[in-house]
Amino acid sequence: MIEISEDKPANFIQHIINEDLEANINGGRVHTRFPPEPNGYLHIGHAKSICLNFGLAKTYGGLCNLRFDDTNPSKEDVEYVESIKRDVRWLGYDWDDRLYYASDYFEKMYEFAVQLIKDGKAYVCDLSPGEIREYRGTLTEPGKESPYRNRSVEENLDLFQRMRDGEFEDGSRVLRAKIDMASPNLNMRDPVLYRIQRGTHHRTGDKWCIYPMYDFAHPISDALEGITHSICTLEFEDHRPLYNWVVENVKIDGDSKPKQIEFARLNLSHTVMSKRKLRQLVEEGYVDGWDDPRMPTISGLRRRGYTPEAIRDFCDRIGVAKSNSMVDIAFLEHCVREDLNKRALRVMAVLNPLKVIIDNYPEDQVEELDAENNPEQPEMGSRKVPFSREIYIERDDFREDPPKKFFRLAPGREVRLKHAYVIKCERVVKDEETGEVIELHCTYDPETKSGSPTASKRKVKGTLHWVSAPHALKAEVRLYDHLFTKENPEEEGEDFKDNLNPDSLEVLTECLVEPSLQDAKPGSRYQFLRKGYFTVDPDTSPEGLVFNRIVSLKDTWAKIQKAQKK
RNA sequence: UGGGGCAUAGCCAAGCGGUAAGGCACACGGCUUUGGACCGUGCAUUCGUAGGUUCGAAUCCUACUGCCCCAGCCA
Repeated sequence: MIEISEDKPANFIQHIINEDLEANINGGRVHTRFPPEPNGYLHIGHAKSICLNFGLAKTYGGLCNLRFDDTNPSKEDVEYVESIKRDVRWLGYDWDDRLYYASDYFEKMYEFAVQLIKDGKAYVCDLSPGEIREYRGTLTEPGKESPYRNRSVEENLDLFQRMRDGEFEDGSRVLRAKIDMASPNLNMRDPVLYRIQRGTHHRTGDKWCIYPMYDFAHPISDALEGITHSICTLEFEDHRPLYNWVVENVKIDGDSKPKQIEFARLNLSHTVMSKRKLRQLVEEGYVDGWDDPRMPTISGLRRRGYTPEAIRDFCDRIGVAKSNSMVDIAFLEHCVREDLNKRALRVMAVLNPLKVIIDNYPEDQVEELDAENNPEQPEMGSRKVPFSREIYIERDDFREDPPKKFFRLAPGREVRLKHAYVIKCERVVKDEETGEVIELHCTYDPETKSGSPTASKRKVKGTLHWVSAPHALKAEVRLYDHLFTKENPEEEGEDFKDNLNPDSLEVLTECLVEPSLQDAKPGSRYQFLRKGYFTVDPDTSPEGLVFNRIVSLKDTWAKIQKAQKK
């Protein structure tokens, strides 16, 4: 019995494991597995399963295997197995030497099938796919037995061997379990165990032309690996009797009796999670690839700048239960903010620059000002930031006609420049034709220098970030927003693509960042003061820095503005 | 209409017969050289509905309602 911790109550799976341990089932072992099919990229929903399976193994001192469920060569590819391994590792999990493939067990599975035939529990069926469907019956009516159901063991053995030998065409015959055509559970109406399907498998090549179905391969793989708790999602609940039937009827060496437990998969608001839909977004060009920073894929989140720690924390905090639910994406965002707040270096970057000339600041003077790297973590030290007569501030931080509660710069108003001085806006220069504000002329008060004893002689309500004009570095900044405008884009009766957010990506090419970012490395993360958390995109080159916005900072002013509009 | 599940706040989610944890969101206040962070306060007289059992019910019983999944030779 394990109590995880005082402040984190056990979930229902842990309760089950606790009971099993108490009853000494499987000799007190806990052994789980993460069993992806290599037919797509992993997404945040898989992360929930990965954290659950590897996490359970860790808290109970057990093991978790990585196993590729590769029983359908027509859909699977090595590209996916490589990406999956990379993603699991990146999330922080290690399968040691326990990397398995269902295809490793094909020979054994074949033997188990032969044994089932010998026991009179499986038969070769010649019905066409359409006929099998007809014979299966419906939700409310029982099925009919196949005319091939009572073939002799010898005939079945011969036919199954010849299926393997490639004597029959794809789809012409299958091996079926002999269970109960009248079962109210459709999965038990003589389910297909093997089908003939020619196609080159990414691992076994052309060795096989028959492949086991999930329902046959999965329990066998679990039993072979000594899995104790086989955790899957809710839609497999109806398959559990069949899972148990296979475990009971296939005589596998070893004492492991795996138990299937189902939990609710993760749904996240403002995005889609099905492989089919994600693939569609990629293939039809709605996004830039599987690792587009707007995608809920692990590779997308990684490129977006999410940390594995934040994702693990998220998975840990959403809980595990059996009710279908939709987690607000704001919660995921909260988790990264919380993580990055502790560790991200603070720097200044101006996304939409507006020039400010400080008229009373000496023409050629440059000061190297002290700037803390992270007020939360003083041990992260400080850096120097150049200050000069011409600087840039955020265009949004100036309003010629400031609304109520606007604490920033406006004609005649004073604000503090972070790490520097208090300045006052004296004059606004506008383009004569368009009326657009081109530059601001300000004065500064030398006594208000940050850190000096007289720094706070003036009380100002606003503090702005800025960059020194002659020192700033140009950068491209990509602002990402939710991929979909609707909380649930897959709502019934509509095309999910109609709910795509047209503003999910905004590219700013005229941004200016402080010079300390000169050698920023791809993958490193920063807080752009007052703006949000950003990461250096791999598109960064000697020609220019490229940043992705991971998530914005919480913005009280935006909230006030929204309220004022109403 | 068969079978399998699930219903606790706007969103997650504890609770397992002794009188509704926690987080997110939201609101208000404090602090602040980030309108960030942080700190404090508020936020379910009630657990899908209706009955019943009990001194006592979100927890047990009965009936009902709503939602999800299942008729691939996909996983």
